[in-house]
Amino acid sequence: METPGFEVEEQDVPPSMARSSLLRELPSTPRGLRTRAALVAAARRVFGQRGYLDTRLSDITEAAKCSSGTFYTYFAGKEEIFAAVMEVAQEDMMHPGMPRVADDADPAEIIAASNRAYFEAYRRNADLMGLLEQVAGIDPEFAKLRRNRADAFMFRNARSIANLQQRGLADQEVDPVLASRALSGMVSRLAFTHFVAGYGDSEPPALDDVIDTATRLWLNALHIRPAG
Amino acid sequence: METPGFEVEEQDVPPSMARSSLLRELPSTPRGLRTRAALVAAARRVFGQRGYLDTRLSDITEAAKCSSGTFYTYFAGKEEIFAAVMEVAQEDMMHPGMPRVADDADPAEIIAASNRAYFEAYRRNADLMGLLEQVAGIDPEFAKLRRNRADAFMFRNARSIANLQQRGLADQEVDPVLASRALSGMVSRLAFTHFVAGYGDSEPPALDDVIDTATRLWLNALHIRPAG
Amino acid sequence: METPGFEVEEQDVPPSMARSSLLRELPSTPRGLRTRAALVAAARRVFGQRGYLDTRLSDITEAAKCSSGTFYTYFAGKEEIFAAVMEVAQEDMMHPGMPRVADDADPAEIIAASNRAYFEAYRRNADLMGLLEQVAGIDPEFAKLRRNRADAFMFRNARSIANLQQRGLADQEVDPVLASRALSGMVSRLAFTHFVAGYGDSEPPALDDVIDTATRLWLNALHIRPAG
Amino acid sequence: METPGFEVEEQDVPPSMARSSLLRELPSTPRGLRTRAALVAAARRVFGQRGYLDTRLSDITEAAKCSSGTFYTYFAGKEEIFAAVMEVAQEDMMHPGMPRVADDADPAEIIAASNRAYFEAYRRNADLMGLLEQVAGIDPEFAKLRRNRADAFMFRNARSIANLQQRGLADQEVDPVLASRALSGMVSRLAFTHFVAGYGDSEPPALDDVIDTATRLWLNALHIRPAG
DNA sequence: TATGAATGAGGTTTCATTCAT
DNA sequence: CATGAATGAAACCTCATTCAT
Repeated sequence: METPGFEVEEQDVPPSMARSSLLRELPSTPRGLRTRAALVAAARRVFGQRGYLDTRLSDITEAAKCSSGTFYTYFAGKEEIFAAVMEVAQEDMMHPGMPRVADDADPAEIIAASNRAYFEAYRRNADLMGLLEQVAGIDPEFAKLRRNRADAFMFRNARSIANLQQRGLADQEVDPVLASRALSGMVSRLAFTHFVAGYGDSEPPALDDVIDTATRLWLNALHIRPAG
Repeated sequence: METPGFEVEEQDVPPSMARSSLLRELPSTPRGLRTRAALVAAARRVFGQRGYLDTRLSDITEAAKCSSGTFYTYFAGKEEIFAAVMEVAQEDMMHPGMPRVADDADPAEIIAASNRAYFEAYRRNADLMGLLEQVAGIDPEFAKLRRNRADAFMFRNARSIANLQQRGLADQEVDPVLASRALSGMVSRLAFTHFVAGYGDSEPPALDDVIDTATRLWLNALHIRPAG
Repeated sequence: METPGFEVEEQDVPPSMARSSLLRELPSTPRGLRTRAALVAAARRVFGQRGYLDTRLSDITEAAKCSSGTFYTYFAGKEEIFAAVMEVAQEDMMHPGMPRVADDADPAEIIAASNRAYFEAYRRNADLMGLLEQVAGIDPEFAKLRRNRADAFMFRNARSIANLQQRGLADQEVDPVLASRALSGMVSRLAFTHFVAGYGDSEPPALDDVIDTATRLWLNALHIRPAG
Repeated sequence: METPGFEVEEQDVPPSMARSSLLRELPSTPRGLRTRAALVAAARRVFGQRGYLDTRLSDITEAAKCSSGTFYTYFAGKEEIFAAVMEVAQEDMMHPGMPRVADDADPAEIIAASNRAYFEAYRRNADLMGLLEQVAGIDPEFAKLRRNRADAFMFRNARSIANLQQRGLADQEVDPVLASRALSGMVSRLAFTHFVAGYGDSEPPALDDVIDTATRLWLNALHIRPAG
């Protein structure tokens, strides 16, 4: 007997989502390549220290030890170098290099591993995630980038949920995309709070507890039963 | 037999969380009161249209039909009037006027009503919530405001969860605060996506579906069983 | 045998030199009198604390506990209230209440007493003298006031010198006005340094030493021989 | 037989006293040097015409035919360019290029020459001395500059006086520093009156008479006898 | 007389961007 | 490809002064 369940359409996600109008060809000469790299590295540092708004282009060129004119050889402005900075986090956040779990492994294990991988990737790129959060509130271009990124995570999970539903391993009453939106957002928000926003005056919980709780709630929410 | 469960400490939340250093005494004369109110109303309008950063004080004073000098009679700057603008949303978001549900009502009903009330309040103040999200990324003062607001919602839910745990009506394995952080964040993120960020090119789901999914997942996640 | 010597013309000095265009009639009612007095007192305090330029009229009205509007009932602006403040020092500086020395007393004694009286008066009004120095550099009106004040002192001394010359008790080779300009300026500058400008990192001399040195040099300079 | 007399400690006077925190490195490129020089020249002109307070930076940049932004490439503000303007007068006032008088010349001649040189230097820089007087009343930084300048003159004279005392050529009863303070202040005040403040409605004396009187009184005051 | 809210002109300062070298 | 001096628009904020109450 067939389990109808929901279907999740594949989303066309460009290979690199940051590669928007804001990203141009790399320079051709080695010298140019070096200078550009120095600028991007400097920018990442400075953005991290001063935040997006408070960073002046002169801060970046100073940190990169080059002149202000040189900056414009490679970037049209702050937006563009910020996009370049974000790009380095892109690959990592999109393909967090999950420890290969057997495809037929216990679904609960897969979800646990996936969540853990997400948190690890978030941790590695916490500074940039914080910046993205900041800039997304300011510049629609980067709001789109954030959404694309979130959707990539969300749709992957949605497909996974739909798959479990079809195999009768998850609550079939919920729309997999909606459910994934909710649960992926839950995880993403937890990571943001943990690594970026902080807990204010409250006692910060242990990261493992956060991850375990997230995973447990995720499994419960979808009626996914750990194997055994 | 006693059900130990977790305990959630009461949090001291100031009566109005926006009343920070950024809020001063109201003017004493009726005329002053009127002028100040006109400025706040104008500011809300302008902030909504142009966003926080792109709003110049002159935009506000023009909209309020007063001189630039008058502005400074009531506010020290953009931050301060923004705090005043946010304050009007404060009360509503904190006490969303839930339809009184009997205390001994079905827990599932309570949670459903609470989530619905949250979404409704969010909708009513969507413009300000969007602004707050923007400004919290820029100004730590407002990051704190956002956190306080989120925590108020989160701790209320944590108490509710702990209560259910103690009554044996909810999964006793999860820390109620952590669980509440996760689930409250989930709901808050859904509302933000729905009312502020939007769904990009994806088809926006119906609000009711979002709320129902959120509630269903919430209940599942905590093993709360609808009565009957 | 007649001693020709120099003659010093009497100068027309208005009774109160501060009573320029900047001074108006006093208010007629007791209440007005009180308010005005409070403003002047407050102004003296505030000018002393913040200096002329950094004093805002609102500082004065606040200190006087009256409204900004009231200020303009009594004064046309900062200049005018400053003139009113200076006036209180005027009388004292012009007629320093010298300990009556017999007219036929030892000229050296007279000069010593006069110098001492000058320093004493300067000390009593040091704050205002400092302010006058400041404002005279800014506002020609008060430069004139300062010059009038200095001239009054200078001409009195010039007459005294001329008198001694005529009596053969002082060097007849110098023009009494020029000599008085030089010596009066010397004394005035010493007082300014001692009471207002200070000595920087140098060790401040004892006031008595300053006065004694001034007097000794004055006497020597004019070949005035102490009696006996 | 030894004549003890007073001793005057050498003062450590920095080579250029205006080179305070307000003076930065000169620009390195010729173009920068030219622009900076144009600004300083323009500033001297404008300060002289309008006074310190009434000079707007835009007055200076207009006079220098450069943009407002350029100004800030070289100076942090009005204070800083004023310090640069004052510096040009510094050298001249400190080392007024006295006509070399033989060291063993008649002390009276030396003093006469020294005073004359002082007046000449004052005349050459009268505009800046007037400005300094004005600004010293406003800005403690420049009050210090004025004091340093005065002290340099004063201490040089004090050493000279002490030297004469030791050689038995001057009144040994007075403290040389105090005496120098008095007499140097006398001369400085006379120069200020003559070249900057003016004599009001009084008839201005001839400069030579002022200088001669000053010198005569100086010599008398210290019992220095002209040779011959 | 007293009040204090409203006014608005105007100088300062920043910093992204250009372009001659 | 690199430099860095020059540009100038744009927004903030102060505070003396007025005037309706």
